[in-house]
Amino acid sequence: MQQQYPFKQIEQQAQQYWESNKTFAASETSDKPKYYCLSMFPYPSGRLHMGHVRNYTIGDVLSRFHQMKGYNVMQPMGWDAFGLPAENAAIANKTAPAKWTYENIEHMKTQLKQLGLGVDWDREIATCKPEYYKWEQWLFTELFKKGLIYKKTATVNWDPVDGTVLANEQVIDGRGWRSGALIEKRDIPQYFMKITAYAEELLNGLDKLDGWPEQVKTMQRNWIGKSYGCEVEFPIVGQSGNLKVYTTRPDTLMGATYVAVAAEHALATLATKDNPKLAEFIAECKRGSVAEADVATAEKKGMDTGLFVTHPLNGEQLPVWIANYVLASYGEGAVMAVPAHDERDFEFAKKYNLSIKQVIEFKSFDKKEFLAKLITEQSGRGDGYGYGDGEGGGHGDGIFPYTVDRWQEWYANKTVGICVNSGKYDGLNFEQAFNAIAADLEAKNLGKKRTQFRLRDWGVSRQRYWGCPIPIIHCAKCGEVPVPAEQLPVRLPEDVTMDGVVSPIKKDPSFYETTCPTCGGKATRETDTLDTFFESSWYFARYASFDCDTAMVDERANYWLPVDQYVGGIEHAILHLLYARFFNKLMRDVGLIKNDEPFTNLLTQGMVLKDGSKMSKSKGNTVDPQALIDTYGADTARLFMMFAAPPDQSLEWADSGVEGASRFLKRLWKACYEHVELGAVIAYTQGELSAELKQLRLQLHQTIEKVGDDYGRRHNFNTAISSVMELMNALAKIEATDETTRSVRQEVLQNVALLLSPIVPHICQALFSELCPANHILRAGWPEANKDAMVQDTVEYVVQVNGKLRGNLSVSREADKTTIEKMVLEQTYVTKFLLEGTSVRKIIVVPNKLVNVVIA
RNA sequence: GCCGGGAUGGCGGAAUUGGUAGACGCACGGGACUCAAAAUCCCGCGUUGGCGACAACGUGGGGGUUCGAUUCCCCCUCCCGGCACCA
Repeated sequence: MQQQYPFKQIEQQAQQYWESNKTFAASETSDKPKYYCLSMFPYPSGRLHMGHVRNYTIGDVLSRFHQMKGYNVMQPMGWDAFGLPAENAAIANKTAPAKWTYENIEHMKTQLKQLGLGVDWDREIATCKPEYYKWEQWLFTELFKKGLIYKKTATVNWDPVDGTVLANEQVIDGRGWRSGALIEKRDIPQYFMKITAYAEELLNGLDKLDGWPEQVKTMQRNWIGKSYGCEVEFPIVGQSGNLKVYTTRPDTLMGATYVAVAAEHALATLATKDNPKLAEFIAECKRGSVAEADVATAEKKGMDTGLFVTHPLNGEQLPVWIANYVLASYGEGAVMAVPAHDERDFEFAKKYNLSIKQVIEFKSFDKKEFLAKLITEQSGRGDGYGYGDGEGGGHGDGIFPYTVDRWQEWYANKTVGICVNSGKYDGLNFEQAFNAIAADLEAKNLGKKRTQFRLRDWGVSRQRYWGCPIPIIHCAKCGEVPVPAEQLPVRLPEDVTMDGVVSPIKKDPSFYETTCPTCGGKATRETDTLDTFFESSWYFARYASFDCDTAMVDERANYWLPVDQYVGGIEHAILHLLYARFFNKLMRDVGLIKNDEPFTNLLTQGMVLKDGSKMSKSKGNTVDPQALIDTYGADTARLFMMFAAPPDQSLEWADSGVEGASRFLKRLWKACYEHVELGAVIAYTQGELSAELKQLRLQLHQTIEKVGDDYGRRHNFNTAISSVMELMNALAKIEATDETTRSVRQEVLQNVALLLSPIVPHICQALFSELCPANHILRAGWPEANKDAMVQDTVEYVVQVNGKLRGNLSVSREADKTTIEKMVLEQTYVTKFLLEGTSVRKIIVVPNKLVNVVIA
């Protein structure tokens, strides 16, 4: 055994061993339970960044841990290879996006292999390859035929100087990033996927995802945004037809003082007819980016159309305004404005001097009524109709947040909104007013209750080159014809020159000129490509059937799916994870797979930050992990990454600290070296031990238990590592080299090698082969804690006086509460607080932990 | 703006179900070894007062519940992620 820790050599050796033995090749024929561990595949941006190192190490730790626990593990890897950055790089470097992408994949693959991941590389996929995208083109045509994909116009960012569509990312402060021109909104025809048809199932499915973080499920619930409300129609004065709005607060209808429509609304278009000023205002609204964040933070602006509508219940005439804060894409693109009870309406009304009418008053609870309500309604989730929160008339939360025994606390802080100035509805609470007003609207045929989703259909058309071609042929005679399966894939030409403005396939007749599959006449291909989320929405299934050339997936998908553990960045909490869930259901419904949900357990890794913001290529603040691997080795890089923070927290990158990880591995190596040099010894099994060695064994087996729990349940790798460090620190204090001590040391060291091997697999494999030459770490399995070694005779109690720590007390394991209380009252650090005029009020004993003496 | 999350020593973090705040590591200070340096090893390390025993204060800010709050509740500040064409 070498005296120094030769990380380069042992890492190379281990990686070669795994490759030539196909250690991580996944098989469907095992009789062990399967464990499919998937990390979000990387975009091949050029070089590995710290976020990748973190992501793939987490996945690898979980994979290797489960392999040791006796699972049949599959951990695949691939490339999310289509996307905008390739086009930008191609323009900048005067190359083709395909060439750039393939070169990046090669380089990053080398880097990933250097990390020592237990990946089955035979299953590698790249989404830009025709063998991959052929199948999503096939699925597209199937869904198109089923009506789940359809065409409609949608708004995009239009750069009038370059004459091109821009991504939101390419719009900076309302201007095109290249041209600097003011961006306009433009409506163009695009393909949409009917994700709203699955809204209810996508929402309900969340309740069954016990292995997902609550945080992510909440975000998805809010994104899907099921709301209970009313549609309300306002007859337009002097014209036929009604203005329809959607509201979740029909109880405030009597407080509506104006209505507001989005600039894109039909009524807005109508009003501009003889009003050039209004037309100009609408044109102004149509400038700027389409991103919702920009719309929502823009200064509120509006203009009176001069039109009026009639209030459906009180007959008042309300002015119709065009307002830039009304979203065209939600509800009806029009709102009834209740300035007294909506902050946005309030701000707008103040600015334009519109009237404000209060119709809700907050009153304290009637306790009796509340308790009666509690009894009838205490079970079940909120239905959206509930109590106001007492602060400005938010939507009722309706969810009783506590168990019944804590009701007083909740009750003390709550008020309930009651209708006032509302005629016949005065005195009604939210739910009563909601029902009464909805009933009256329905009787007048001017509205009804309606549930509404915030979720919109998914626009998948992109006017860009480097993506999967949309498999549609436009025929003057036959209309939109999906490309027949036998003509797939529609190949994207890879040898192209980018001009930075127009997609190469949009000006390439050899691509778009074709014949209609139906009538045989002249026709043109669709030249838009698919959103890259399309590829990443089903890749998890393709890994199972990576080499299948007869179908999108085969039976192997039903063996591996669902993914047991998915690991990836929190930034994907909504879009990618929702689309992947949607695709899983689509694939289920065309009969390809059986499972309802794609990912059983989800670990959302926090961002790797540098200087306070996300490390990303676009921000140019990445730290290259290659230098880290070259200087210290992959094990040090992995150890440091796992040690620096728990995986779900964001990690602020700091160069210092790597040194500490490296030092620890060197110490570990040295400890094993010094032990092995003294000759072979069998790990301790039985015999009398000194108190010191007994204590060490106790700590060893507690550590085995803790590390297993940290890996398997808590996913807190940082505390797993620190507990092993503590164990190694304890071991270092014992210097004796007698046979018994050496046998315990052997037991500690070989277990440490096993415990750390998911995190630092190379060094552990090397150390284990020195410590146990007859065995191999890959056959050893996960160690089990020895219960006998963990029996303790005494328990250390913490003693507090009035909640403040005053001393420690060692108590026999059998001592009962009375004995402990008596002992505590004999301690000087307790008695000294028993002054004249004070007495012991009570003593709280928390078993095996703490005693608190309350003196007053 | 809306949705979700976060804030603990000089720094990264620990405290798992309301029960010892600061584990483990980094940085720093002191010492040993060395001709010297590096490496390594040992000791110290929240703040204030005290020679010390010890005491008071202390988990972004303000209030509350509790014998006891980093943890639960209410309000506020700042930071991070997402907001549908970045992936």
